[in-house]
Amino acid sequence: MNLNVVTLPSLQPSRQAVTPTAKKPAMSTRESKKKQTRQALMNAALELVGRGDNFASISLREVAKNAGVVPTSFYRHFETMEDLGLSLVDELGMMLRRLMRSARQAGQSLNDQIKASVEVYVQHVLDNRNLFLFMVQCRSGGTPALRDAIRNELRYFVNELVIDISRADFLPHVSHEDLEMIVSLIINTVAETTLDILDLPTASRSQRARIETITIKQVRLIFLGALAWRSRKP
Amino acid sequence: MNLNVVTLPSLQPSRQAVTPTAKKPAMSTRESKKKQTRQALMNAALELVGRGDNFASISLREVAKNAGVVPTSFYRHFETMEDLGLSLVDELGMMLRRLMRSARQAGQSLNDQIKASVEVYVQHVLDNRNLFLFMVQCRSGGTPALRDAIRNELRYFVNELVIDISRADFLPHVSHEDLEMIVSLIINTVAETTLDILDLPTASRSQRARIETITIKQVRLIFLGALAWRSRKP
DNA sequence: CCCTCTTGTGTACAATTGTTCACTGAATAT
DNA sequence: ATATTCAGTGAACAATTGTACACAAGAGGG
Repeated sequence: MNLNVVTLPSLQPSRQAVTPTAKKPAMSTRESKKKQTRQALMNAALELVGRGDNFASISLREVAKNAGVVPTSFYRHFETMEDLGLSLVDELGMMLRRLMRSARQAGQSLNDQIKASVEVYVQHVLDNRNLFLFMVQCRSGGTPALRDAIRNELRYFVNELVIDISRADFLPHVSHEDLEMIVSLIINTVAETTLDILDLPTASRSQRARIETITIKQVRLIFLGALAWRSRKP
Repeated sequence: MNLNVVTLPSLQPSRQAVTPTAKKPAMSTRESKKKQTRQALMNAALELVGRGDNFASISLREVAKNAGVVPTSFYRHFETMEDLGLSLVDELGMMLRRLMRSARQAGQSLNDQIKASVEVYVQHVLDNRNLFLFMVQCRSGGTPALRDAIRNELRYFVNELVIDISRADFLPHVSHEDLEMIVSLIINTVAETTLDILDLPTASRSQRARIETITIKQVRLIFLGALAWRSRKP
């Protein structure tokens, strides 16, 4: 009754131990199988979130069923649902790092870079719908541990961007402290659009463009303010 | 077994119909009693939210028990938990209007007004902890109807502020459309702090001041950007 | 080859869930 | 004074929940 797509155990369930010593190096290896069902559980949870359920109200049993696994098996991988959530935050973190890498490659001028980065962000949100849904849900509605974990991931994002802007020397006149304040503002602004993007009627081009346009304007306006910041009152 | 504070039914439970025709104008009046338990249910839900539970995972029975009422009685007031949530959004809306009124009375210069408004907001969040917790939870983790209702309340906020700024002629050079973009940015920035305020270790003066300072800086920076906006490219 | 270790299964149980139904008693209307 | 309305009660229900336990079977090490 394995419903997960990645299932490998015995494609031919009848033959039990054909090729006994044949191939064991590449596949199976107990721990890789474990990783698979573990991932299946995480994916199942994400899918339920994508289906409209709040992560906080998802039951262990539902997750197990959706992963094609018996409820008690859940405990072999996670102590509790919150534990699974923390693993999802790890996955989220990796995704955010990929996003950061994509965003860095874009544009030369500041304006181009802003435009490209916002578009990359929106695209990433659409490509990882469930994970971002999980993020916005748990950021404000998760257990303290979950909220904290997500806050840390976003903090990493801020730190990286601070470094980038410092290196690029875009705002040489602002103190490090104020730069952090400004970057937080930018990140919050972009993050805030996440909800709007997720509520979009599945890929309405014009609506998506509208959100992008507004967000790009907002970030540009922030940079405008940053350029004027303290230039007259150092 | 009435646990709610506002209970009035028969303070002396023994006498049943003393003063039969005595006083009936001022108190009791069936429908006012109904409003009371209705409010008790809403307060119970808020208290559970304040206790750390996510609104999405709060059970009808728990709410009823916490309101000192039998579960079936819940249905006399709300069809479902989402229905109760929508009523909570109404309460939230009224509170936000009060907040708006408080914020309007503050300061003359733009800088003073920003400072005062942010401080008023933070104070309101601390004074209505549970209601704001409910708001941030449901804004991103509620059912579609709930999310929409809350989005509307925030939209009202944006519209009002747009009118205020238009009247005050602070930014005469920006189009109405761009003004909306800017005001959304401001509101989002302030709303974003809500989470940080709520996570504060219950009234840590210094931490609170830190958040206020940063937020004030951010809003001022936005206004700086707004003043420069399009002044060179109309 | 056998022994052990570990992932997944199946059964079981007490607790809690949303919802139904018939009821009670007091506030209201007549 | 009598009849009606209706907020709140209490028992009952089927379903779902988290968790415990003994067991099965295959992989991995000796």
